[in-house]
Amino acid sequence: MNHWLFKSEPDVFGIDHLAAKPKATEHWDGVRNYQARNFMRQMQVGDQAFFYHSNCDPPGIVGIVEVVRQAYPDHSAWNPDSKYFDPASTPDNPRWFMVDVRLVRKLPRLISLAELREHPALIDMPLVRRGNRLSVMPVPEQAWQLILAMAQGHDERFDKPL
DNA sequence: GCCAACGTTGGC
DNA sequence: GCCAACGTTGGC
Repeated sequence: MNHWLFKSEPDVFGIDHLAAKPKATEHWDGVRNYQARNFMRQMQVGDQAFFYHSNCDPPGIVGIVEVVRQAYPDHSAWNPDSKYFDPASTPDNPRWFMVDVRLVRKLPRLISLAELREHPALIDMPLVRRGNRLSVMPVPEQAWQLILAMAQGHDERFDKPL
């Protein structure tokens, strides 16, 4: 099982939008970046991911989702009326893919990007790397565990014996 | 609103 | 295949 992170703008599709969907489940369409697409194709049903709010104040991790359907063609690419329309993607030869995600829970509090940056243990996390613009990315296992602990109010930096 | 970082496009 | 121009992302 790998862990991931999905970015979304809360004004466009935030965690409360997902929560309001039937079964708190929605397809993650609109990814138009090859690297992000490739990550989605690696996802397995049952993989968990952070839900991240971008382009807002403050940006940060707000919840946990679970992949409930493996990657399948993103049909929004075939819809001329969609802003995600891409004539280069066809049903016979789909270029873009999506997964279905279900909201598992919101975190007890938002873990801001600034807070993530403060942790030395997280400096190699793709999310906090300079210039990163991927909307879908992996989360290293140690980072996953640490962030969950942070969300519960425990800061592992202060839990270690002297 | 600014702008750095990055991906994509297209001329050559 | 190179690379300049352009568009987008997203933090600040």
